[in-house]
Amino acid sequence: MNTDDEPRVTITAIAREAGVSVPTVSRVLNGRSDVAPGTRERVEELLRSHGYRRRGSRTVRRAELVDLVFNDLDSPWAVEIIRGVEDVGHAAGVGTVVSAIHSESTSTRKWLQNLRSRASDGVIVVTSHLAPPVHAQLRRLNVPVVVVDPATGVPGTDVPAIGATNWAGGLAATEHLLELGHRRIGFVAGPTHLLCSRARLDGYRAALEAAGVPLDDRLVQPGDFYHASGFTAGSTLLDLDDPPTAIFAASDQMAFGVYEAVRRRGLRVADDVSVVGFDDLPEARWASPPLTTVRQPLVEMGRLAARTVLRLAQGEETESPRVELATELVVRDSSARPAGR
Amino acid sequence: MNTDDEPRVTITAIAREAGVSVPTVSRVLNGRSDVAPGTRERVEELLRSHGYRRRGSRTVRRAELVDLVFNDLDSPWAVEIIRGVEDVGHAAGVGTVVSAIHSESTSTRKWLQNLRSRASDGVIVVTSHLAPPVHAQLRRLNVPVVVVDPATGVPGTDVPAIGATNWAGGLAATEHLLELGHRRIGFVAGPTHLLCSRARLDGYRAALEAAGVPLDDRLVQPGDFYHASGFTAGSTLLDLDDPPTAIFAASDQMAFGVYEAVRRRGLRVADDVSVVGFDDLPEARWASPPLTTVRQPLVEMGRLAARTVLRLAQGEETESPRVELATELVVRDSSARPAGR
DNA sequence: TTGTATGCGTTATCAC
DNA sequence: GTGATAACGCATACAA
Repeated sequence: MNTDDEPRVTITAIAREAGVSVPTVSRVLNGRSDVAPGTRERVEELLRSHGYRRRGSRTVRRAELVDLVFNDLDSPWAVEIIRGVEDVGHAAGVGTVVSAIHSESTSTRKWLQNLRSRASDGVIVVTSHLAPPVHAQLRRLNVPVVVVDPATGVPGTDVPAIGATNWAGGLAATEHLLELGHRRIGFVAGPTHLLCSRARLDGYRAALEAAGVPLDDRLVQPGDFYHASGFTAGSTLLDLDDPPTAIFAASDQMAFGVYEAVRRRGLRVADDVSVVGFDDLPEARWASPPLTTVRQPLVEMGRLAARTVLRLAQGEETESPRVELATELVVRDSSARPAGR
Repeated sequence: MNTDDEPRVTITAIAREAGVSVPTVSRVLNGRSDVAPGTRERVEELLRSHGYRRRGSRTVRRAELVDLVFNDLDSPWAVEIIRGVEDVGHAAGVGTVVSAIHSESTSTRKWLQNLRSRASDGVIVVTSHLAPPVHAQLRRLNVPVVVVDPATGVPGTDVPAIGATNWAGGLAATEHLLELGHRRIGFVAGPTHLLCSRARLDGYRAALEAAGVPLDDRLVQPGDFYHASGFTAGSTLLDLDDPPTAIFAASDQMAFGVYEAVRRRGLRVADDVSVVGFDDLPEARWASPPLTTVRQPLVEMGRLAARTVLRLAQGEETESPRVELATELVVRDSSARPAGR
């Protein structure tokens, strides 16, 4: 008489167990209004514990909203990603909700609450490291998550991640400077806890080693991707007894900070010190001089992330594709042969 | 027996006339699910034609989403506004939906459709000139609209608008250059169809007139706010027989284009040609040299716009405040006394 | 009371 | 038929 191990978990069964009607369970599944918070929770819990899966390719409610979450909206970086996501979302008739959680738990809680009340169809997290409980929450709500530019190795489980070939980019930039004839090449690093920072640094090191150039720890200065740190690090490098003839900054913004450090010393970018950045933000092309940099396909990364969440929202089970889109060295006017050669 | 002119329009009456139950009308009013599209339209039409007003200060559904609409997301400009709106929205537990409609009617239609299906609580339009029928639609849907940086004089009716004191900013920048001793001052204009462009140009002219400096049409060059046009206009100005000793660009991005034009001629910004911009984007502080510019409180404009829509969404009838927030001249290193004085 | 909002079941319907 | 969704009304809760 025990029928606990029936193979099919149907909403009829859930409804009976929860003591509600079938349509009510259906409403919970589709995140619609007209369900009491308590009932909704009870049903969600049962759905989860019974491991309910949708039958066939039934009409999954058309996606209406995807969330795009940044830590901060303080960089031109962010707009590029937004453009990519908005572009795909717009075409699919889906709204893009942009948020900044500032790495605060209260802020995150507020966002999560809002996300829930408006029934978001998917979340794209940029660089941020959402706390595991937040991931768990989203899982419970059946909201798919995609990470752009993963901050850490494994966000927890099988979350799809979209990044760029940071190591290859660091390598290419450094090789470019080596080919120009530079031997003392400074490096301005990004935050060390970020995966992309470490990959860029390793690419820099790998290029130097391959060229047989000895590593000098003083040539590697810390930074945080923002302008000010580039200025500070650049100043430190230029004030060394044996200053570098070229500086590779792990972000365009830091490269512009280096520009300012160079200028303040009465030196000229390219003529006296070569500078290479990373990102290829729009202003790189319009800086004076135009910045040689490693192009990161930010818009394309946003597009791919959007396509991926929307696909997941449709119920298509993507097998967590950890994609890395190619970076590309863009040579402009800020890099030249070292002076006096 | 004729009771047509009963003073109170109640949803019971609407329900009877539409041939549906009272709860159904209530659902339409609150933008909830479980109403057939046809029914919803019929009821909306009746509500509108009978001029239905909510009784008392009944629980207006808490706002969940506001829309922020740009023409294009291709400028650092946009992030600043987004930051302001997101900040206020986030604090109020409201999501910010960012869209770019690219001035296309099909794109706008798609956005409007999505906006409707997810029941947006308010719209903030940036610079864009939404077509009158779109405004009419939003009115029908009872969605409040606020305009930031109004593109044109009157968006149609009594829509609240939040701008900046563009004329005063243009005046201040020009006066600053005059005080430094410049007499030939070039101007790189923005798109002439935009209100803010014309105000900045008029401010420039007013300052010159007040100082008794004759206007020279050749010193005013057209632009479109983007880098490239600044470069072109700057080049034209510097190639004049009697080139200006200072150039005031109506946007920071164009000012950077001017930087490049100056550099390409082997000249130096500030030492040879003073340059002043408009906006005070984050990169203005970090340009080489740091740019003297007119600060526009973009984040604050976004914040105010968000507060205003949310207030309107709550039913508080703001009497269309056409606010202009103050601009402020920020003197940095790109402006100096003319050479040889 | 009267007006309005919410939660949930009933009935019809649709896809397989 | 069976699983699931869509549209609407009933009963109720609650505010003025």
